[in-house]
Amino acid sequence: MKIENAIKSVQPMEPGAKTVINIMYTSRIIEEHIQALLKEHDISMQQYNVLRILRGQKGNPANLSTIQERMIDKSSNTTRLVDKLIRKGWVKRQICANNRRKVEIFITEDGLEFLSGLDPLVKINNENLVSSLNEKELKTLNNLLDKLRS
Amino acid sequence: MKIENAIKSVQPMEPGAKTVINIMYTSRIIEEHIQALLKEHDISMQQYNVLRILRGQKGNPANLSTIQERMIDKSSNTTRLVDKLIRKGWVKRQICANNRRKVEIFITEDGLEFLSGLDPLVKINNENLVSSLNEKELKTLNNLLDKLRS
DNA sequence: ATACAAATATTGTTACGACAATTATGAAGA
DNA sequence: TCTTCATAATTGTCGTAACAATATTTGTAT
Repeated sequence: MKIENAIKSVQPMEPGAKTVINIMYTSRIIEEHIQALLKEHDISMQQYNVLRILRGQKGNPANLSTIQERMIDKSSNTTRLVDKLIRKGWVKRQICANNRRKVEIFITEDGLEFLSGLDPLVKINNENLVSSLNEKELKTLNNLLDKLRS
Repeated sequence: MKIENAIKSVQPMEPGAKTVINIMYTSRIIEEHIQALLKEHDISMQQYNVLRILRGQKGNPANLSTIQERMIDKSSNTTRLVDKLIRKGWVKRQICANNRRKVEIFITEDGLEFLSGLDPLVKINNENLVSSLNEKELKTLNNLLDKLRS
């Protein structure tokens, strides 16, 4: 459905406004689906994102600022986000030996297992979300978004 | 910048995951800019969105469910959102005469004036946000997003 | 060495979002 | 008419986001 109809806009929109709204609107739709999936497993998108970042570290620890840098949705409350993951037993935290201002955050075995369980579900979910576009269209879309941000 | 670099992903991503993340990430960037602009004028994106919807009614009132339907970011707290706009004097609320379960919400003169003042700033902001794409690319991007949602 | 500034994380506070429970009204059927 | 169900909005509660203020540690210049 065209974005004008989706949000029931009365007059036609200018290209800039239209694109900006279209991206935000489409993002919401996608997020709703992802959140619904993650919620079944009692984890928020933010927490999931942090776990994925930690797994990407491949055994190396990450400190808070690294996590924030890489998060899709930068949260100023990363400390408390990590607190919640610790309570769930999915990550560990320790003070960095070299620089005691920093903390080192690791994903635990339990955390890795939890992610592995989720992987196929997330994969299918993503594929469903983009299933109306073919490979070439996906590539074009990604290129355009990359270019827009540049 | 390619999305993999933007979020510093280690391994290459599958097309579905990549697109989904790219949309969410780009949306965040856009939202940060818009929020920053709106914040200078002491209004949130949500409140701004409601005001725009009410202006689009061209004098006709909207009830709560209509507003929710049209919002980009559906909020269950539309009542309290409207409360805040009333406190600022930008909207009025009255009980619908025909169906007293419903409320009718109008934008006030002050609200319209406030929006008019913001219009050129928002326009420039939107144009800046998409300035790295030309008209044809914008059209393609919009079409692809529309198709993705279908 | 000391003082001051920068980096890093944590904590406190306030407002907002998600969601469930509740209220009020209207519609429909026995 | 009375009961019951559906619709529309509001309210309550809890967790989270935004933002500022506060440690704590490290780096740097005098």
